[in-house]
Amino acid sequence: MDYIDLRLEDSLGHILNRTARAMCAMMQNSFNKAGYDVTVEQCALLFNLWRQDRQFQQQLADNTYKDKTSVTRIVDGLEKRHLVKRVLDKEDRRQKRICLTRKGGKLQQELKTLALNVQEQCLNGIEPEHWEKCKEVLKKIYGNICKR
Amino acid sequence: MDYIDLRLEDSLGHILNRTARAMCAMMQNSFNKAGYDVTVEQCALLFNLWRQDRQFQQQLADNTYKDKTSVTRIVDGLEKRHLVKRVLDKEDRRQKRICLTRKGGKLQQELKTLALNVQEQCLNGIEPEHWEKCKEVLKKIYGNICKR
DNA sequence: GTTAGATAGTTGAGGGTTCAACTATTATTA
DNA sequence: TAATAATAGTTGAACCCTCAACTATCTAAC
Repeated sequence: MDYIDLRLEDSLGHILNRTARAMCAMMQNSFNKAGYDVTVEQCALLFNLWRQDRQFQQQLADNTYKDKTSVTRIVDGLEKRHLVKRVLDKEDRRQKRICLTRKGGKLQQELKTLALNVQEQCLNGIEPEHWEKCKEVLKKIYGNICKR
Repeated sequence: MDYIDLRLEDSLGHILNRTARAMCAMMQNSFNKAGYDVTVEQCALLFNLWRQDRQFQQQLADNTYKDKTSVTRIVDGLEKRHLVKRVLDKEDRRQKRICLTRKGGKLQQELKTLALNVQEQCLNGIEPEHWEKCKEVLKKIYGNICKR
């Protein structure tokens, strides 16, 4: 049997990784240049909290498609920067609510603007319907992976 | 100004990340289940070495779109597993060649088969031309990010 | 030739990810 | 009610990523 010559350049895994990493770096760069001391993943959690404050960690994990361990550590980072506070739930003392601080709330407008801006730069010159199609394919791939 | 309601689910960054991570996990799982003690990133380097053995680290970094620091550490892992050996270049003693060991060479067929298999499962039910279009969009995005 | 600048690779720090093991706490059920 | 099982969150280990600082070596230019 001939070895399959999977060209790295064209392989699904490599393209996904490379693009995801590049975009993440660009976003981080945009935050840094604007003087915000927030990582991209911390920002992803913030986005969820801006939509709905005081979520439980597990809820946040589900909403961001992250492992609860990752959420623990990202919340550690957010707390260190005083953007968020953990509050023990009275009803069920296993759970902790993640609550935005004043400082965490104030970032909303700026970071959303920066994030949208980066996304637009990334999609520059791409027909909206092409991006829609691409998105469909990516969601289908995700579905293929997770439903088995 | 209204806050833009960037839906996380539909945002470029989130979709890319989520899909990339899911595929990576599936690949890792496939390796583990088949009994191979190799990480996905180590495998990416091996793919390059199978194509051309004895590359310099910097060359490997360029070919895999990785930082040289990452390559240093991935090679550490490969060396620990005796899949690869660092060899100092006689001509230019700053450079090190990464050389496949017998053991590293032997993985080629199996890992390529497993990797291709995972890719096929991911793309299951997707028209080849749709995946081609998607790939084009992703490459365009990458171009948008890196050429500025 | 000697000094100044580039280049290859390493190291440490700060994040992020996953897994497995652990603590608390709550729910179930025998 | 007492024992068992499930759930929320944390921790440690092993990996990957990036940045900045460092060593060693090579190149160029004065």
